[in-house]
Amino acid sequence: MSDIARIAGVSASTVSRALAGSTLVAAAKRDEIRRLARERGYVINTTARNLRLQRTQSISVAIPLGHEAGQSLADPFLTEMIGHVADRITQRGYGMFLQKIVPPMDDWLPQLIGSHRSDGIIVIGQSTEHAVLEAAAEAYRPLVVWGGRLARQSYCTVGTDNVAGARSAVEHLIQAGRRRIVFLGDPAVPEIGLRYQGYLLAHERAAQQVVPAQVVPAHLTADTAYEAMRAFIGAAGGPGAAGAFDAVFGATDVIALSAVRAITAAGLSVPGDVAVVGYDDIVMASHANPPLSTVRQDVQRGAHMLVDLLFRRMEGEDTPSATMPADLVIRESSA
Amino acid sequence: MSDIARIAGVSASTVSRALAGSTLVAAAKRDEIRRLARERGYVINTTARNLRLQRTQSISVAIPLGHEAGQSLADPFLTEMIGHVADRITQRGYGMFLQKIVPPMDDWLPQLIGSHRSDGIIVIGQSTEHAVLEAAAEAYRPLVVWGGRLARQSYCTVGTDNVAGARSAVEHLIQAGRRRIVFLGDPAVPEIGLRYQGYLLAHERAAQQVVPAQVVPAHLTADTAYEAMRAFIGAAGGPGAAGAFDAVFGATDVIALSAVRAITAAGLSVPGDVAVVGYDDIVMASHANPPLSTVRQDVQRGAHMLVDLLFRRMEGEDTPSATMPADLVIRESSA
DNA sequence: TTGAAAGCGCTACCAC
DNA sequence: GTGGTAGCGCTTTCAA
Repeated sequence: MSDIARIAGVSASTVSRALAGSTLVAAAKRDEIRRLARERGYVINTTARNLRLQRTQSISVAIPLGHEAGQSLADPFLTEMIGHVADRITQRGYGMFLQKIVPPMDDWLPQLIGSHRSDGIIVIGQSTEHAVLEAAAEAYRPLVVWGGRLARQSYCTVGTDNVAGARSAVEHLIQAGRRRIVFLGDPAVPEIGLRYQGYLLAHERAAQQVVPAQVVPAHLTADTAYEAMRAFIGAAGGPGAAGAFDAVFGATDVIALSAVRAITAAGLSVPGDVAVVGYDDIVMASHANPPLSTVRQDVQRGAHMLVDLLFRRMEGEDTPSATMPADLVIRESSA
Repeated sequence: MSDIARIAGVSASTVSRALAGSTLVAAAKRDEIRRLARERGYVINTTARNLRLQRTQSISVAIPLGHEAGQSLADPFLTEMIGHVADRITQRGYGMFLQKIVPPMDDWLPQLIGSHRSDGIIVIGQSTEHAVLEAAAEAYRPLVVWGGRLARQSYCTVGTDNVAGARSAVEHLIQAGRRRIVFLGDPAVPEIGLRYQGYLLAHERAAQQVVPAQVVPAHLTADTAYEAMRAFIGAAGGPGAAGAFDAVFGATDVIALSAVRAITAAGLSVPGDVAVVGYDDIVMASHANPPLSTVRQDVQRGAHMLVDLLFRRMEGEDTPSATMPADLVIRESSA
């Protein structure tokens, strides 16, 4: 900048003002300075500017993968979410700083906040980090989290109604005549835990008709879920066996689609022998074979809400959490 | 930091050294300062540090979407790529700054470089920006691009062998007895142009057997590709009509899957009436109905190469472009 | 082994 | 309208 100032024969202050489009500087001089800057390929140094202004024009997007060491950001649900969040942030004229968090790492959120890398933080998925979020939210306001809404939670979340969504999925299976419905997933993750509650509610309500609830723990990656399902089928025996089951509610679509693969690989048919329903409605769900019944989360709308709420918080507003409806989409895998 | 210094009764210099783990500071004092910093939740301000050190420990990932105003970062191929790139960058201890570029915007790359936001830049897809990349690459070394390898190109690319990949796909269709193979895509985008070359080569070689090459321009989004295919089917007429076709080579999987939808919506069958092959092998391709034949790009390997090459360039090395094989994967959509 | 001081590149205050 | 100057928070000489 001092170079430009020297060449233009003015002070750095004037260059700074001209480049910022200040009306304080004479119009002719302003245009001259701008022309010169463009010509010489001069660009304002963001780091210096950020330091001076104490803001960065960028948002951190953090993705904790604590529950699942092997899970990658390449997971279909996450990538859809990241894409839409990025779209919205860009649209607002901000940059996006993407951060994968791989616990055990107790300190990541205070670190991220304290580093002042960004003007606000979006966390996608609570993973195992509820306590960390809770601790940080008291002091740091511009924070919004995608995930389940837990009791007595002081941070702002955006998410679908996991309990109601899961419940409608399981009630649909029961109405379709299924009697032994397996829950495939890990209820320790908050969102999954809420979906498990919905699953249990549906079972309670239809206690006369169905066999008791049964959880098959499965992590969030395709491979581990496949393996969990495969092992369970081996233990349960085929149709007619004592442990036989006729439906699976997968805690996510990735899990459900893996279950479908494991079930068909075992020589059973979907939905003939086993009906399967997932959760998320990732793009792949409708393209799957058979098309997967699922509980739809409107990811794009969720992403927009995350960003919009964050901007309101950045302006000092204290926004409440938002819960979106979760709509059952019935396709062939449970028809 | 000056706070910590005051409390510890030392100078800021010493705190800085202690936090950096310098051996210059007495071990006992160092541990004391570190304890104090942790206790008070002190974190080094990244912006100030970056300004002082003239580096940012982060990589910009820019995604130009010039060819397609409506294309979103939520595109399946892009999100897979972003996810894997993010994984690798994180693994290297760097941050990732994600930037969606929506031309017309001639200045984005010089801007990004000049802003000094990051220590290196990965551009995913050349889009319409070949000239921009070419211009910047001469002066700015830490730049790597995912995309097609063009003649006399001075920037470093990573990508698959688009010509050979496309050619093998089309030859497969010809061997399967298809005679009127439509190319669905926009050859103006470099990678797609190379795939079109492969398509043409296959046609030349089998000139006796097939009808001349035919391009149906289609952009890269699912909706526009669907619409283009729908319109084309309307104009071409059904099987037996003069304009009838019996195969489609989609320039990407998203395009090919949209074509499948349009074809089946028109009452034709895949692969019975029309065989379809795509390019990319996105996760969805194998889950589609019918499973989509495609040319596989190893996205994870590509992402790792992008990042690894970039780091070598950041250290001053002048790396050559890398071309990976593109392997035909035959599934039911063309079987 | 420690501290004082300079300076990374910018913006905004204050004076003219 | 314009320029001088201070200072954002850090690291790293240089001197002690």
